[in-house]
Parts: sequence; structure tokens; C-alpha cells
Amino acid sequence: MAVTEESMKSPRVQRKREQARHRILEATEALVRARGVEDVTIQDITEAADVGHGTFYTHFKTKMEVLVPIVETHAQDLTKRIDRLTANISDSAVVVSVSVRHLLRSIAADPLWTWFLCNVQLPMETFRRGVGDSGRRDMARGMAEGRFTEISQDTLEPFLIGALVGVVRERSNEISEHNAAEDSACMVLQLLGVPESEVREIAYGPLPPLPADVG
Amino acid sequence: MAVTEESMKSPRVQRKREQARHRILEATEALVRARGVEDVTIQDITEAADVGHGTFYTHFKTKMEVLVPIVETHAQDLTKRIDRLTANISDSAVVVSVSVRHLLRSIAADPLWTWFLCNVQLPMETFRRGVGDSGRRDMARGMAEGRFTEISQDTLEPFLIGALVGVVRERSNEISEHNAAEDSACMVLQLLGVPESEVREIAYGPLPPLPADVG
DNA sequence: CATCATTTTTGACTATAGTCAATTTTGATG
DNA sequence: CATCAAAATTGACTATAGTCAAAAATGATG
Repeated sequence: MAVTEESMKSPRVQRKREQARHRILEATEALVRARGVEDVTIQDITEAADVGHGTFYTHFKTKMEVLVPIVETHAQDLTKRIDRLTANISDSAVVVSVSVRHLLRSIAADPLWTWFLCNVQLPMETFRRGVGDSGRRDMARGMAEGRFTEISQDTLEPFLIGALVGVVRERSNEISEHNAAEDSACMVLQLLGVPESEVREIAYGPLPPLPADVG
Repeated sequence: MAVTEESMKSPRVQRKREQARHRILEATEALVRARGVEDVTIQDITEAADVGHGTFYTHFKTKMEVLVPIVETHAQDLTKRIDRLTANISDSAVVVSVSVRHLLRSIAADPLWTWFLCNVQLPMETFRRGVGDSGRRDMARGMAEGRFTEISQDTLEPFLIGALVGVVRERSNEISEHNAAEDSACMVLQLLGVPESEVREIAYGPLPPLPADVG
């Protein structure tokens, strides 16, 4: 048989390959954080990771693609921390408000993440894998409780993700300094059907700090 | 003086240069519509426009940049047609609903426009110049009339544009066939504070066809 | 018309992303 | 250990975006 499943490969080969992949990811993140994505070449990466130029392309199809797992890891970490913070909040509207605000602030605080959202063609996929499940769960809960209007997830999801990406793209500077995160939370709550009289208070209410990162 | 204002140049030079620019734009649009943006090189464009390779870059900084005026022209035409269609509608909510639906449907119907929104880093600017003024005017009117909630344009604008771009990015196929445009209109109206009881009826109400293009 | 300063055009050149055929590594088998 | 097929690695190669110094065009002036 010509079939070669991943599981059939010897563990030693698998491990070596995995290590090279890891070195490439580490090297990329370090370089990109130090000098910015535009100023890092594949040469730079392969030299720092100590692999041949071509090897890069056996692990990642394009230069952009190597950034995906890097950003996704951070997205997943952040999601876990937000989940821990909101686990005990009873009002879905407050959960959504706190989540949106922390999400926007954390993205804006990370130049790599901001760059990625502004420049990559498909930030949706990354969002979906990183924060999507939590987001969908919170939305579903709020709708089930009658706190939010029933809206089809199918169009709500790209609409909401697009909106948040739009705010990051255009307002990333103002998120940290001004209230763009709170204003965005207002709009999300209103969009979800939370009564206008409550929206502002919830969106501008206290924002408990994120717990430490999950080791 | 070393100052050389545009107005100081001889009209003949100005005209020739303008003609070359026009040939480049025409050539680009034709090629790109026929073969897709990715499969058109600057070589292709300069050959079709009958200018030297370097001349392209005296008119446009990058390959992307030449697409901006092309898409913007279409955006402005579409805006005028939508404006003509909605000029006599009294309810701001209906104006916004009709505008959003036609906008999304028209974008989805144009592969070049869709590609542009999915791939270019700053579609905001194009949106703003093409449809922004009309959009802001409609929003402001609705708020002034008390039909919409008062929301600061500053964050509303990137939020809304991002949301629509998000829907185009993720749902461009479904806009024409399914009801993604109507669902999006629902969300926009709800976001603007239109009572939930009216939203669905307005967003799914009759959609008068666009008037012919403005010659 | 000849001269000249300025503007515009130009294509050879550079840098780099991504490809691919040749080479090396691997570990299974006799 | 020697052989071999499969997988992984590699860097020379291609294609193309964007740069820039040299050349050409322009039109004002004497």
C-alpha cells in the first residue's frame, strides 16, 4: 500500500519534524515581534530556525500561514482567561460586554495580533477557532434565557466578527486610550436586543481584570 | 522657485499624462475582470496600456492601488443610484434597510468588488469615499428624527462597515441566493435601535429595483 | 533654431516569495 | 551490514513586485 498515515511514521521522524516546525514558529514569532512582519524574510526565518529555505514550505504554504498558529495560540489563551473571568457572571449581557471589552483591549495591546487582523485575508477562521466556541456559547445562552433576541448564528457570526475587526482596523490606537471597546460593547448589546436603557450602564460598568495566563 | 504646482504644468503635458493614466485604468479593469486580479501582472497591464513598466509606478504606488479608483468609481455610481431610489422614502429605517440590501447584493454580484473587499487592507477608505457620505447622512437623519438611537459616528462607522465587509467576506455566495442581505439589514436596524417588532418586517419588506445607472 | 532646466518616461536591476528536481535521511528487510 | 523504497530536506531556480539612475521629452528663453 502506498498509504502513509501520520500514525504510521516512526516516532523519531515525527519528533524531529515536529521540532523543526517548533523552531520555525519560535523564530518567526521572535523576529516578527522584534522587527515587524514586513521586515522579516523567509530567509531570516529559516536561518534563525536553522533549516533550509525549502523546508519552510514543507511546513507552511505561505509566509502568512506561519502566523496563523502563532496568533491562534494567543487567541486560545485569551479565550480561556476570559472564560474563567466570566464563568460566574449570571447576566449574559454582562458576560458579552466584559468579553468584548477584554477581547478588543487585548488585541489592540498586541501589535502582531493587530497587524494580523488588518492584513490577513481570512481573520474569520482564526477568530472562529480562537474565540468562536466561547462566543457562540455565550450568544446561545443569552438567547435561550430570553436576554437576547433570537438571531440566526449564520449571519450574526460574520457580522459581529467583521464589526470587531473593523473597529480594530480603524480604531486600534483609540481602543487603549479612549472608549472604543466600551462603545463597541454598547453596539453589540444593542444589536443583541438588550434594552436601550440598560446598554450603556452594562457596557461602561466595572471591568474586572483578566486572571493570569493559563500555564 | 522649485515649487511646481499641478496648475503650472502645461495643459498638453497634463493631458498626455492623464491619458496614460486612463489607459492604465482601462487596461487594468479589463484584464482583471477577464482573468482575476491574481493572474494579472504589472507587465500585462503596462503592455496593454502601451507604457513602460516603470511608468505604472509614477501613477500608482502599488498593484493594489490601481484598483482603488476602479472600485471607487463603481461605489460612487451605486451610491447615486441608491440615493435616487431612497430619496422619496420617508422612514429612515426603510431607507437604511433598502440601502444595505442593495449595497450587499451589488457588491456580491461583482467579483472584482468582492475580491477587493476580501483582499485589500483598507477597504474602509474606499467605503467611506464611495458610500460614506450617504450613509452618514441617513444615519444622522434617523437619529435626528428620533427613529434611531443616538450613537457616536466615530465608533459606529468602523463597526458598521466592518460588519458589512465581514458578511461579504464570509457570505458573498449566500447574499445573492439566500437572505444574507436581509438578515444583515435586520441586524443593522436592531443595532440602530429600531423596535424589534418592526425590524423583520422592514428588512424583509419589498425591495424596489435600482434605477438605471447614472450616465 | 539652439540651449537648457525641469518633468516624465523608461527598462535594467534588486529583492524576495514560492517551486521543484535532485539529494540526503530514515528505518525496514534480508 | 547492505540494499532499498519512501519521506524529508535542500538550495538553485523562476516569476514578479517595486526601485532608480539614465535617457527622452517638453517648452521657455534668447
